[in-house]
Amino acid sequence: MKRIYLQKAKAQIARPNTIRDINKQIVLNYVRDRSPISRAEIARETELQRSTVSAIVDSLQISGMIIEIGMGDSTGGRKPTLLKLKTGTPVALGIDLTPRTTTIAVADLAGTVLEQETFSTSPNLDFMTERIIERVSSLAEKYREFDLEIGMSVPGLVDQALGRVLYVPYFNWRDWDICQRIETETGLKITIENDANATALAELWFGHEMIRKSRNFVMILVSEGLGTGIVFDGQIYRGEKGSGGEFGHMTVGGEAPVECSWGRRDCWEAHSSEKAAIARYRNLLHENDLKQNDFNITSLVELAIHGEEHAVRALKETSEYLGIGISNLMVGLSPQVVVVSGNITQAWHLIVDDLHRIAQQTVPHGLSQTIIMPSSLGDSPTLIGALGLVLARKFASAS
Amino acid sequence: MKRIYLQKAKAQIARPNTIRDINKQIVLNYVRDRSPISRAEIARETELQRSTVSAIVDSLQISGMIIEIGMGDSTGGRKPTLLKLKTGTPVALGIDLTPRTTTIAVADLAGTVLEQETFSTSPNLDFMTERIIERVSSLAEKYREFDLEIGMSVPGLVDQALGRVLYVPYFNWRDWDICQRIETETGLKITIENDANATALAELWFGHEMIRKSRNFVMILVSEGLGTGIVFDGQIYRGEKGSGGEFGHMTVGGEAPVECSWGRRDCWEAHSSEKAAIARYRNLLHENDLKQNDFNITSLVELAIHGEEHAVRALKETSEYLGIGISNLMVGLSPQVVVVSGNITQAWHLIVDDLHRIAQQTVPHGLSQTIIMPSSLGDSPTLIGALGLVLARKFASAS
DNA sequence: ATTCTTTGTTTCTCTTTACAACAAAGCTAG
DNA sequence: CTAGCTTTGTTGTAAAGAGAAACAAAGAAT
Repeated sequence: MKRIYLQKAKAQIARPNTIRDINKQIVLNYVRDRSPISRAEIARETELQRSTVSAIVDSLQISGMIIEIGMGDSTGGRKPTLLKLKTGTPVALGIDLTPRTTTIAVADLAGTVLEQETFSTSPNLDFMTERIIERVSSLAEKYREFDLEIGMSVPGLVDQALGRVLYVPYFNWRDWDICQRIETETGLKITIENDANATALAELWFGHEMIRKSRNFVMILVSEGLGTGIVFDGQIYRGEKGSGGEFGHMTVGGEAPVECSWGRRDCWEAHSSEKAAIARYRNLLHENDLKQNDFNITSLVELAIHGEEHAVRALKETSEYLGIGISNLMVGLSPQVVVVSGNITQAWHLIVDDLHRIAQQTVPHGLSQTIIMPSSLGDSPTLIGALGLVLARKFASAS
Repeated sequence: MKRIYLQKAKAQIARPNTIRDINKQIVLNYVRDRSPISRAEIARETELQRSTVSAIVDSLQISGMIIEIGMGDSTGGRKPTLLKLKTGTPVALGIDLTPRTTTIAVADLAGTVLEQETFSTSPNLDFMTERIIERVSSLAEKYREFDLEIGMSVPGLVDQALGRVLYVPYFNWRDWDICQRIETETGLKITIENDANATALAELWFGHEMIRKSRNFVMILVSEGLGTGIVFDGQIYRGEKGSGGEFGHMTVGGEAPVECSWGRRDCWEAHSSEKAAIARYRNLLHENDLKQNDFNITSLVELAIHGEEHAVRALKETSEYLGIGISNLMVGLSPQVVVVSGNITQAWHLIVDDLHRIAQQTVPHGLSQTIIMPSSLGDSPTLIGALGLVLARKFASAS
């Protein structure tokens, strides 16, 4: 029951080939999700005719998206020909910019990284721009024959439609036209996205089965700040001007140990970010810590895992506030899953009970059975998110 | 870039007639939104062929959804034949249950009410069930020749898919199978929805132009409790089990003057509902009020409009908390519009400044330019919502 | 060895849009 | 007032693509 917007009707009307586009996309996604799979099985499950599936499979093979990988076992008749995604061919170039490091990687259709390089992120915007362009151009040249597309994840506010970075709080960068620069330099198509949204997208397409199968979930990315990515009906929610999903700055009351990136002390981010956890740890040590600068969240989590009392307490206190925000999102959106991402999830066993306890307190008598789980994407979810921007578009539009 | 869910692929695949269904729906919505309009103009705007538009218009005329209303002015050639929705024919029956009154109405395709009856709502569930069924059956019988569909709005938790009322806090009704009862009794198709969601739907289809044209907005229904309805991408967001959009119960801290319907004092509803406003007014009077029971929100708003000091203060204080919740939703979802509905909006001029001030404080430097506006649906938005449930489905699927 | 199953392909029909030609109706201008 | 141009709406044909059925290929079962 979705409203039709007349302004964009031209893009929405169905032409004779629309029908093929839709079915092509469905077949491609079957191959992606259920491979190895035969034409006949796709036909059975989709209720398309075998002849139709065959025609679509032919065209997907020609465009190099899927391949045959031999015969399957007979179930009383002719053996099925099994299909899978064509892997090993570079199709996506991902740029993952985080406050500490920047990673550039090339991946195939399955999201497998074929080549990757990392360098530390510099606060100098011009230097970073040059460096990124230089490395991307080099890789683009190397893989010239495969027409790559680029995806980029940035920890800040992004206008996805215009392809502009509006604001990166950590470095105080504003109005960065990196997309246009890369596009004119390499001629490759580029998609940019906020880090929390990119991570959410990565979970949607490449994450745990429970997440991939949920139409509605919330991603909570705990890092320097606290970002939220909302997936609604299998789609990233962006709101106006791409600033949708900044629940990190909702008011939860109280007095946080640090200011948030917008300078407030009563919002969720101020209470629950890595910065807040570290500040709590410092306060517990009564300021007799020396190594002020090189103490980071990884060290804190490390200490907590090894049982250091103060570190455990700092993390647990932080997770209580994390729980309050999560419970707000649970009552407000009642998603199927809440996914928590970031370094703090390495100490998941220390914080999971607190999260559930707070959620139970505020959400009534098991009405909603939202699952809270840590990210399943390993240690570089934002990189997978950057690559996912390209891959998701390929699977969602089937060229 | 929307994910495809294979579980439901059967429903999603494009058949030869899918193409016609899609275009039919677009043409119908043009007639609804831009009437009077000619076939040629629809063809120009949609980029469909004139012949295609003609064929679709013919079928829509045959199914009785649109009619020709004569000739328009020539612009240098043959005069266009103008089309509009066929009005005056009953197509939707709406049931609007509120804590005080229950209204049953019959409306045409344009949402114009053709007949309406109201009776006071009783806390006796069996009595209400009988009464509603009796009245609906009577109307269904009267309009037997037009096959009506039914929409129902209920102030509580609803499982839309199963067609069950899970919980109505005001009367403490649980597991009410009203839909099934009506369906077996009348044989008519029925759609049920939570009141805030129904109101949001009504605004989306029949509200102010600014709301109709916004893909993302939030409806805040201030009544006994405080409900939120969220429209994402032109679609009502329901979350799991229909309990999506209960942001009324998010934690905002502090100590509210009353308990919310879930028994908490630190959530948004406890601070900002009509109940909270009335409690504030009572507190300001230092308990020297006599008419304990028949004092309701209408009286309070009335007093405030006429300048009664305490009433104004109670409303303004309530609206400050309303503002905090609104600002949370603004930073979290950055919707195009926030629509406030309920009796309190009759004193809009008294509260609008406070709402904007709070929103300005928490949302940074004009990044998001969300508009806050009162409902534009007159004094029975939930009734229009109930009717809208039927009409929206007709326009969204074009039978 | 014969029959039944399953897979994948081929052929024909049906739906629906696109395109082009045409008729209808009206304006304009010499 | 008639010829030419515009705009609207209709009609007829071609092309795209799914559905259905028949068929060939390949294997299992009896």
